[in-house]
Amino acid sequence: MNSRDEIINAACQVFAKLGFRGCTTRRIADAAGVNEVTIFRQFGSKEALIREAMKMIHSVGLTPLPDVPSDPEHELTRWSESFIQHLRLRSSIIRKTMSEMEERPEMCEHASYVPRQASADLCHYLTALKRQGRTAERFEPKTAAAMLMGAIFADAMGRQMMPDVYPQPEEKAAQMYTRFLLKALGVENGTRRTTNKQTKRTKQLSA
Amino acid sequence: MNSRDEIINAACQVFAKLGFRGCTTRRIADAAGVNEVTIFRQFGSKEALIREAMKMIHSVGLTPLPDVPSDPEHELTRWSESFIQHLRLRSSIIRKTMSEMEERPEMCEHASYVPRQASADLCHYLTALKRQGRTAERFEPKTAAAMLMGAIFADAMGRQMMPDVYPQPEEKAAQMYTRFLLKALGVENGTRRTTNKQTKRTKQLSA
DNA sequence: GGTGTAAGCAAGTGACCACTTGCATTCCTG
DNA sequence: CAGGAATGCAAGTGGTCACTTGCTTACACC
Repeated sequence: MNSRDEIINAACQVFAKLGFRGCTTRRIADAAGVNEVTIFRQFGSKEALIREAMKMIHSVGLTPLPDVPSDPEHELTRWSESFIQHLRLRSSIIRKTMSEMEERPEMCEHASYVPRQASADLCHYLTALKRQGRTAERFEPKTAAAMLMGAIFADAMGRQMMPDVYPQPEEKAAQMYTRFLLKALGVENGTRRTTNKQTKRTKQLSA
Repeated sequence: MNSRDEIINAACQVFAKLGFRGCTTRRIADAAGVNEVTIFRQFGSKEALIREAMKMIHSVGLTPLPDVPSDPEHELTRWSESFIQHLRLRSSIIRKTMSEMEERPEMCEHASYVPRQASADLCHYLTALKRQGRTAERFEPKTAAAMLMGAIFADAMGRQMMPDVYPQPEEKAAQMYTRFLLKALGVENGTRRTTNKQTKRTKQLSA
């Protein structure tokens, strides 16, 4: 690992703890085990370093959702779990980035890429589910997606601060939110059954 | 309005824009139209001033939820709307406060009071709804509350950054989230049904 | 063995930070 | 009108900030 990567790595850690204003070049240099001048020789300025560090840390792929839903509960639960884990691992950085939204909007550009993509994927999946006729209730995919993602986001951001507000245990939370969503859509448990009856049945249940 | 209040007011504004580290005593003094020394004479230190400002801005009452649910859709929608409005009006400050969680946990103490209370109120209401036998689905109140509050929180914090992810129009969002919740609980639209059983039970509850 | 490149070290620059001091001004009250 | 409290103003203090400069060291490659 060369000094450049060490510095970027350290910058991410210090930024996550202290935010832009708190992450001084001295602190980054100390964390990286590097002389402060090296930072300026490598990146030119603190701004440029942080920009690079943010680009790095937010460039991740999500667990994909199948194009054609087959087992919604299983597929959505897995997706929710990977999404909540992504957010939890980065919760400090995300909080810092969001708080600097007004001052440094270009940083948010990077940070918002993953949730934007996640929302689009989820909407697409829910729309497909609807088209398959496997949802008993009428619903707007965007609202449904905002509910699930909102619950996951709030959990990832806030559980540390107020653990008593969120469902226990932490590890089951994503699954519980997912089940709740499916209940609202009127989707049955289990894998896909391709009968007409099913639609009828779930409608009766909710009536 | 005396200078003390002017300073606290200005501190809130500057903090909302720049966070703790960015809200310098010089900037606060300028915003308040006051000499910088006055701040130190009145509050002793920047820390003390910000503490006081945060105490002030987070001390608010929520729209109450009735002890005995009568018209869930109406009551919950009104509550959600007041909650989302509360968060939206303070979104900048909340983002800054959350980002300073690790460094200044005592600040979060104040900030978490309202959402804690909101969660408790909502859980209480949903439990009452369940006891009235007006929910067709089985559900855990805490999970349901976390879903609704999470959606509202994420909307209030994130819509500015990624408006395309949240349902439109903005003013109807709280209502849409609420309806979605009620669908998941299997609660009927409209006002309370007055079969014998239910009337008795609720009367007992409220007594 | 000479050369170029990346890194360290020490020192310094001007700007800003929280906070202090001393003194002048204003205004209210007894 | 006298006295005290609240405020303004100018200046200063020690600290930290991002960033620069000049010089030295270490290692890699021809």
